[in-house]
Amino acid sequence: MLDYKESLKQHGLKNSKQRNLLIKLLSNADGIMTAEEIYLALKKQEEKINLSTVYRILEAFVEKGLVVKSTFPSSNTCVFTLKHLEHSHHLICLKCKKTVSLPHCPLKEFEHSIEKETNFNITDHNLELYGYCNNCK
Amino acid sequence: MLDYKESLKQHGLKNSKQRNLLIKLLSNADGIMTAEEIYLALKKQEEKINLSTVYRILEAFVEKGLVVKSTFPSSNTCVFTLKHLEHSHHLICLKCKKTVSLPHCPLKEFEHSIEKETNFNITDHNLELYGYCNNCK
DNA sequence: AATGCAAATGCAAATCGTTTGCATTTTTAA
DNA sequence: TTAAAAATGCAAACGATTTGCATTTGCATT
Repeated sequence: MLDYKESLKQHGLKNSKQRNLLIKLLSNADGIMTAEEIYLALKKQEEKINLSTVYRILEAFVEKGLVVKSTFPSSNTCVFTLKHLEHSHHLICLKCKKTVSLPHCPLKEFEHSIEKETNFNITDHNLELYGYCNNCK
Repeated sequence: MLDYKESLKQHGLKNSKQRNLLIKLLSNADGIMTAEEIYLALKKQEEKINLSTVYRILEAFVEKGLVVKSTFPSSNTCVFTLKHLEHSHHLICLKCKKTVSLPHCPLKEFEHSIEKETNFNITDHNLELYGYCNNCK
């Protein structure tokens, strides 16, 4: 339902076949994917794309705030998700990788009190919840 | 003040010179360190140690729950901290890497309600807060 | 204290994920 | 339509981490 071209333009990103494919894939996938998974998924669709292009596109998307990059625990592979309009976090199944977005961020008020206590200026946080989904548990 | 040998034994880990050095370093460092930082710090102390040994020791410590492994955002290097007795999280300065432990985990009650809503079985979570400390901001 | 076995270590090479340089192609704006 | 700028493909480089194997160490037993 989204116009991917529009979405790219809005984020100050040049339009290209590969970028459209990638953003479309991510929004259909509705979950987290590694660069390689993205690459393979697009290959499977008989699309011409290169792994380094995937990385470069993801990097651009992250920089423009279109995509969030994080890391699966006990792994050194990065995973990527489309960023929701509102700041949110994910609950991720350790077995099948199914993900659910949390309805709200539980840290908002918490951060304020921590800032006061510690005298830090908090700019960011990383939160992912892990477990097993209904089917896998 | 801790007996590192005892601590290793308690965790079912064989005692060795390198393991003692590493656990001692981590507990004095009182913060997060990369494998390489640990390696270099021990080298500096004129200790004989190898980078792959550092990795192997850290892996063993993580497996036994003595150490927590996580990832600095926008980097693909793992960082390690001694695990506190109580479950806790860190506030990390993006500039100087100074860390502060949060007094309690803000997710405890939250997880229960999420489990009910989503039908997931939550087993773990990853939370780190980032910002700038008093000196660096 | 000496012995033997399993586990830990050092070293070098392999591996994995990610990034980069450069030639070619595509996009965009004039 | 064309020129300039940016994006892509490809191969090679890179950095972090892991692995295979020979050697050393820790530890239980004599």
